[in-house]
Amino acid sequence: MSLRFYDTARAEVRPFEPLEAGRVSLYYCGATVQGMPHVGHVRSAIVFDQLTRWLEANGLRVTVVRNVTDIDDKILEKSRASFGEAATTDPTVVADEPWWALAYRFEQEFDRAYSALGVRPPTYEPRATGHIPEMHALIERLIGRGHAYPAPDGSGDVYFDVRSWPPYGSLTHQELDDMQAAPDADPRGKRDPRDFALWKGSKDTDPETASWASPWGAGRPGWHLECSSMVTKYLGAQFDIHGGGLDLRFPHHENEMAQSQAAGHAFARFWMHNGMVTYRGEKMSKSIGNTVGPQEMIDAAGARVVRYYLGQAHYRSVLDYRETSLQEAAAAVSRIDGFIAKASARVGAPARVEVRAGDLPAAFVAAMDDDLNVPQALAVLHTTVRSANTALAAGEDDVVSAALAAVVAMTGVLGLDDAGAPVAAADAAEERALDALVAERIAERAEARAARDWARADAIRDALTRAGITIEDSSHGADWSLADR
RNA sequence: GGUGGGGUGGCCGAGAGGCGAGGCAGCGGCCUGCAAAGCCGUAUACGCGGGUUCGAAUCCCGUCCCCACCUCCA
Repeated sequence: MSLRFYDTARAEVRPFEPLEAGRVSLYYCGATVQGMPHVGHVRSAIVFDQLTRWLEANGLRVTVVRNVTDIDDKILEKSRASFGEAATTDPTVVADEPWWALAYRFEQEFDRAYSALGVRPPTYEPRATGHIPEMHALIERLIGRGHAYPAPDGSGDVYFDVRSWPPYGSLTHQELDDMQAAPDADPRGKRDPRDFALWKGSKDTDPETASWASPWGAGRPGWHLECSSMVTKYLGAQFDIHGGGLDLRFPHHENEMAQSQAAGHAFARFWMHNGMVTYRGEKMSKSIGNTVGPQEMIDAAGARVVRYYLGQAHYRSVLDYRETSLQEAAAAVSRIDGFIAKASARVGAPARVEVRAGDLPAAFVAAMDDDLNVPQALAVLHTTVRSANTALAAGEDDVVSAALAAVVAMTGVLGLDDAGAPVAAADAAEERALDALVAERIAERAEARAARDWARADAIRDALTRAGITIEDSSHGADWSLADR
């Protein structure tokens, strides 16, 4: 095994060796469930799903932990706004919704999007609110070591003391003094404006359900602390990979690393960050309002195409969405699927087995090993399809069988297998009924063609086309398939 | 101002000193009754200006532009 990954902390691609032979611990940041998911969120999950699949293909047992941040300022704000306000036309707003109901509702929306696009569930998905005692323990530890302090202004806040931790900034290679002076929104009682909240004292406006007792007074957790606490709880003081979106590098991951290491934990050995999804060159984000939702894309192109599209670029590069993006992805997918369908019809569908790197084309393996070079791996996939199509035409069934197995295995690594079937999945009974009806028409058309009655043959084909059925003639007769959506 | 990453043919997108990845679109051909699908062929591509080298998209110097982060963000 010669896996190599880019490590943000070291700013280089370097060999990956798991801490414990045969096992990998991976933590990546999930969503703050304060609104509907957009495709940027989903891309991140797809990237780490591909990483997980590739590690597994290498025979490693991967423990994946992805957090749900179910308490934060915006969740509370949105909940508060849902009470007593005039009815809104925003369909994603529910009237009089407590913060915990709102968070859970959006959590389910994220899950729906993930599973529709073939992101396998993590090993565990902890919620921030379920780990308050662990957070308290971590805060106490940090205070004890002189890296955190309760605000002297009686607010109940507890801050991390960045000046007390010299390596602060090392993840993103920044010097504290070179950073742009951040005009902090609420600098109450901070020693340094960059000190960040570990614990936020309750305010009058906070609902009682969002308040937990603590040694420093009632309050709720700061944003970064949950991840430190949950990583350590489930994966240990040191673990293999910490992932997330590029925009989380700072301040989120920097702060997470600082507070964990200041507490004496070695923490992540690799930091991996996925690139942003942009829309016409601009970062997709709620605040700009240029977001596209996963469901919107799925409705337009189908889950399989969306999975291909979001997963086709190198994970660290920017993925720019344009009007034609999905059409291009659809064309590529139908090329792959067209081969899978024809080859399966010829040599039989391959059994769905666990994918192992050893069974894949060497060039594909080399590409994936090299910092998950998916575009290069896709080139291998397409090349395999092309030569297999030639073999298909030449009737070289053994070549076709081997290529089909390889293609299906490669699509499995990329996660296409769990995002919609390559052939329109119909209920078996419906499929049989339809096949019987279409076969009859195909037979009639064959008769017409034999009699060189092209008008009648074409009329039959046109009628089927209108019904959404595509006819393809080949040396062994006509095949039919349901046309793409 | 600091940090990280970019500028590749009509579009998307790899590569990182020497056979022009791959996909989409286009063009020509093969196959086909016609289609569809498929196959084959097809490109003065590497932001700009210098330099190193037998040879540079890849290395060096200079220069222009873009994006992300430094505030909540996958």
